[in-house]
Amino acid sequence: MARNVEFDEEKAIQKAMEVFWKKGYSGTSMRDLTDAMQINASSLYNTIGDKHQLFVRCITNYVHGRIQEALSHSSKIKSPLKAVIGLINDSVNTILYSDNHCLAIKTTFELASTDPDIKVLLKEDSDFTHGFLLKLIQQAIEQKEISTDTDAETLTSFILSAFTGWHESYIIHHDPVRIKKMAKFLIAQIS
Amino acid sequence: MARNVEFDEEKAIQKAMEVFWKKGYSGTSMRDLTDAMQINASSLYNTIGDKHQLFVRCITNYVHGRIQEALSHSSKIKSPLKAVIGLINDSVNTILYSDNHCLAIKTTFELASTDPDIKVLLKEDSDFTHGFLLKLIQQAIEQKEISTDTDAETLTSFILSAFTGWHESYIIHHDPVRIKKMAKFLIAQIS
DNA sequence: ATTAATCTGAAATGAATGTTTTAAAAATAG
DNA sequence: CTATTTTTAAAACATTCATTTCAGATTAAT
Repeated sequence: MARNVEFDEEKAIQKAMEVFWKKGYSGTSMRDLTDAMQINASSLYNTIGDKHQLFVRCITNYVHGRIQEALSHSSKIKSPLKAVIGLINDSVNTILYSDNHCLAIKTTFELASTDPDIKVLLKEDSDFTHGFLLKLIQQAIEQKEISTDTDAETLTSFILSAFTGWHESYIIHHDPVRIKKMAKFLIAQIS
Repeated sequence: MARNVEFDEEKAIQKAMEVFWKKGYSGTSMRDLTDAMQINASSLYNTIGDKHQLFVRCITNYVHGRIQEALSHSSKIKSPLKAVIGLINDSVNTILYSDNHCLAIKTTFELASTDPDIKVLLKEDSDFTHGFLLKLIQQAIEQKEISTDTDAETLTSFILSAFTGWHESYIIHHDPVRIKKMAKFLIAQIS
């Protein structure tokens, strides 16, 4: 009966995500967003909702994107240990060569303690990644590529939380060698 | 010639720090600050300066406080390895039992990439802690309490960056056991 | 082509933002 | 006490904030 939405919602969300990524949630204004998304405020409020709803959409997109990416990688796995090492190296590359640092981590420290909606999404992301890596490690242990006194769960948590620390380190020190050495050490620990 | 400042500047900075700690830099308004500090905006601007200058003062206080605390702990060191383990356990306790999560980490992810002044302070903090732990680890290696193929520098960076990851993990999962297991694993790696 | 729906753009909204001005209060030095 | 200087509190400041309103443009169905 009436006209359709003019703008591409997914593209607009993507643009909004980039802004939030750079400036954080509180640091981003609605003008920043509408400028980047190239839509009017009224259109934004009519379709997506307010600032918080938009942010939820952005984080949801981000999380789902990461899950998709992980699953697509997982098809070409030969050795579980190699897959784990590949995952560690991927993390190093992301830290060293991508423009902005992991949105999930950034958002965890900005909002997860005070924003329940966001926390649920971030936990979802964390749980998925955890489960994904856990399977690989369990397989690696079964195939005796990894020999450890420690349970697979703890090893998984340990590896994933190391990534976060590397992010912080690189933000402060900009020292690629430091990150690479830590990765090498971590890989040596589990191999 | 004239009257003196009425309020206790150090106490006011402390109060401001608590607010920034809870709400982040962008999430904190000047009214939040003057309310907590119990001083008028004009007094604040006359003595300390604007919001950013106040934040710099808060972070400076925080960093210096941590340095003082570390130095005071260091007097009662018997075995270097035990000191390292003590430091790891201290970090676990901070994560599990303190109200808000490390201000330095929070601020790193919010501002360090875009705010040069803050970055300098956070690097100062990071470098000090790094140097402090490094000495202990070097001593532990000399005294053959730690045997490792890895250089002391990398081991130091690795331990410190693990702490950051544990913070994130606890914010998302609230699982003390998980943190304790990771700490146990880390200690086992170096002992 | 007409109707009805809804999207769009621009302007308006009021509240909140960081900061400054004002005038009065207070305290020190002479 | 008086003069001088600084602090203070309250109000005012312009700007920006997130959000809403409204009229007109646009489109789909009848």
